[in-house]
Amino acid sequence: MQNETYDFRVIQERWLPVWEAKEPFVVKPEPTGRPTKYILDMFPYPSGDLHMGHAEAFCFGDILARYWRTQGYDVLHPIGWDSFGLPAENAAIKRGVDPREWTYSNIDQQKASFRTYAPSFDWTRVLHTSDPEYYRWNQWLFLKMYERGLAYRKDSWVNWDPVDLTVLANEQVLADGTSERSGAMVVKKKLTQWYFRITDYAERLLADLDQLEGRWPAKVLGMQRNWIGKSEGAEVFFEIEGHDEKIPVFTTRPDTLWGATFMVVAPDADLAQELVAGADEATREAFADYLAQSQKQSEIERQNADREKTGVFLGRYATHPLTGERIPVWAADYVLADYGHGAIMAVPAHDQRDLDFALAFDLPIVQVLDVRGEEGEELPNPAESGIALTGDGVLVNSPGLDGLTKAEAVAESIKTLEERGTGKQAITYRLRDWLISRQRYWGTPIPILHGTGEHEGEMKPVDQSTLPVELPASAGLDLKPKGSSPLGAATEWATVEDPETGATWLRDPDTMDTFVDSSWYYFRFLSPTDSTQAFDPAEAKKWGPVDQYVGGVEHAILHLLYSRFITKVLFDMGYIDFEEPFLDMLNQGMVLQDGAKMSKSKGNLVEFAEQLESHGADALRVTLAFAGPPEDDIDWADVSVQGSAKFLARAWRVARDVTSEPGVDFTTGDAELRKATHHLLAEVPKLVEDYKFNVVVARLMEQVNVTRKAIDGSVGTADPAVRESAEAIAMMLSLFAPYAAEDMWAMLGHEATVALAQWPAADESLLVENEIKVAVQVGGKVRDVLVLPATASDADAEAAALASTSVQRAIGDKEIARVIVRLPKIVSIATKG
RNA sequence: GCCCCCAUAGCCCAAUUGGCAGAGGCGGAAGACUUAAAAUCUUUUCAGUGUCGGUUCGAGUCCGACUGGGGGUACCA
Repeated sequence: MQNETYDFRVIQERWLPVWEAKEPFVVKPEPTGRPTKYILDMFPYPSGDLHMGHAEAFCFGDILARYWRTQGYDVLHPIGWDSFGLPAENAAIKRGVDPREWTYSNIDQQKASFRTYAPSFDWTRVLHTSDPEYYRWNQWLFLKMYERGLAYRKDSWVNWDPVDLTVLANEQVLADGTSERSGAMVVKKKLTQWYFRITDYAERLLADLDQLEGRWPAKVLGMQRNWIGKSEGAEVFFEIEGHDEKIPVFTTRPDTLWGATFMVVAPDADLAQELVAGADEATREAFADYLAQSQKQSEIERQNADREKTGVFLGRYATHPLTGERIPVWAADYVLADYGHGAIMAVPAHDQRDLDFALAFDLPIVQVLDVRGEEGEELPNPAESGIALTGDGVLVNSPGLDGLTKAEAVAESIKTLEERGTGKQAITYRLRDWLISRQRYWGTPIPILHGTGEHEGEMKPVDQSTLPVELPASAGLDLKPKGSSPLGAATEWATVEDPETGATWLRDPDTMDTFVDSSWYYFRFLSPTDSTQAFDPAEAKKWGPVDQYVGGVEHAILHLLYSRFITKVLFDMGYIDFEEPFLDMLNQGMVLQDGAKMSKSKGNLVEFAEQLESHGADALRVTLAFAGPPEDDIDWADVSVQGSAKFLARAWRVARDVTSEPGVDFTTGDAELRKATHHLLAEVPKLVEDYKFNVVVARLMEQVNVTRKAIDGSVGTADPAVRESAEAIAMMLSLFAPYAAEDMWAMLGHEATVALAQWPAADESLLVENEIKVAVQVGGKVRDVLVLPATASDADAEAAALASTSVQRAIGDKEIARVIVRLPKIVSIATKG
């Protein structure tokens, strides 16, 4: 075993079989009495081999998992695959193979890479979301949601890819309005789809973010809050001439109610159709044209805020609830059908969009707020300037509100509306319900049956006891997107006969969004082979929630929001006793090349497999950990894997050179080196818990350097302090470089595995300094550094400072105003004049 | 447009949370070893913290304004 030089290949081959035989990271079901930590990395999607992004995220997750083991915790650190989804299906279409084949062969490749990379996973808990044993519980979850009214079907406008002929999720539509896959301009199409009622949970999803403050990245919390988009204001009811029902609109500015001069309805809202129905033919035609035209509009055109306002008059008038005036009702696509009530009251004087519209169509503009400029000067009339007065001010032209400030008027206005029964206080969220159905093959079948014949139009859930509804084989199915799910064509699969009535029912042909799969997988890891339930609530009580989640910020909104939602639903159902799934979260940065994102087309790919092969797992992991703060992007041009390998070799040689025996009494060792070791033992836990992995590596380098110096200097290889340091280095290094650390541990005469070694407590007596170095400042500049006994009092320090000749020189003939003593750091002398 | 983050040496990054700006690495230079090179080892080099102002005995750190860079989001009423 005693090699003379460090060779990562030899070491990897030596230890991998040992670990695989011992399975040190398998969590046993028996209680141990130790505290628990659930450390989770976002599970990978199996598209090809692992890449550098995986290497980074799993490196950080593994540092934390290994760290908590050294601290005496039982650590659950599982791995699985998010293995349903479009890429498998696209590959299947392109190459004519089964999506299963593509998926599971990629998983095997990733498993093999992980094996060498050696994260400390519990490999007995592996799950794949595309296994029937997993998605069976997706279906269970769906049915539970359905029972509670949280899963429902509705007609609505969805994103439609006119090339691939499929519905797209919002996240599959790029910012420029094109499909991320086909590149085609996405259009809107009205379809019946399944939704999860996440909007019911909007307030809780927002409020509970406060609990995560300081534990999740502020950026993610901000993005979540933004996405939920709570707005407070009022609902105002408008009567429409010749229309029975009052029309509610939402506004955040009830203070400007007296300035409302027209109404606007979203052209694609049902309300617009209803209102125009009774109008004359010319109006109906104009509206139909307008609707068709705005439907054709691509997202990019529609989202361009600078574009000219367009719209058509609906031939109707509403009655202003306060003034009683007739105000015209228009349809315009700057109003969104699915926000608020799909209709607004327009206050052109105080809203830029309304003003633009009013100016375009020559509608009245009434100013109701006296808004002043920064200097208190009068601002130009919006009708002339074209600039709406959106700031704060004093109400005018508003009987009952005149003279009030904006905030006062908001409250007063709501009160008035409520008294008159023409409105009320209201809250609206930007968050929409979650569209979960997909017209695709490679996903979880939706466990619903649709009636035929006399049951036409009826739906019934699949009996829980018959789950899973397994996906039929893909052979014989045309997986190409056609606009309807390929499963509908699997006639034999889709047709179900009711054993009692003999009636024919058809399976819902859609599959679930893969975000459903990933919204609860962390629960399945708790009891992954349980065939009686989705997860064991007792295990959830023991391990949950996830203590540490690690993954990319690209999931800051959707995956995390959906997971938080499902967790709250499971809480409401009584399966778990917590409402937030992930207590702490770390988002790793990206791995870049020369400041740019790596991509095949740019040809600047740093391949994980290549790096692993040429430098080994340890050097790669140390490089990623050392490159900088984990949240920051890493530019591969700035790092040196060779440098990391050099450090590992240096550390390894320290252990090799130790000549004392295991178990030697450390207290007789060199005091200087021992101090360094114990300072390190005391400092590193804080650093790891603060995610300062780069600093920990730097400290380890420093410790290796001082130990090397001690060995080569007067201390020598046999000094117990050298062994103590080498053992500490091996133990701490095991978080970053498990192979090298294990080899060091073995050279130091210990049994495998160092991963289960416990963190030695730092000896407090070695941490106290008996001398302190106190800087003396005069007028903010350091003039002397005093060496004082640690027991020195403030008065001693002040006296010593004033006695210093260089301090006296600095003071000169100036008068001393104040002397501030902050031991053990500094004495600060403030002078006058 | 709105919201958030960042700015320290040629480069990547530290700085006990308001107390002497430097821990570590990369790169550069010199030297040792070598026939030579690589590898290895030793020594060494380098900024006053983006700009302006404020608070303070004292500011990289706190506050304000600005500049530059990055990210998120946007007819959301």
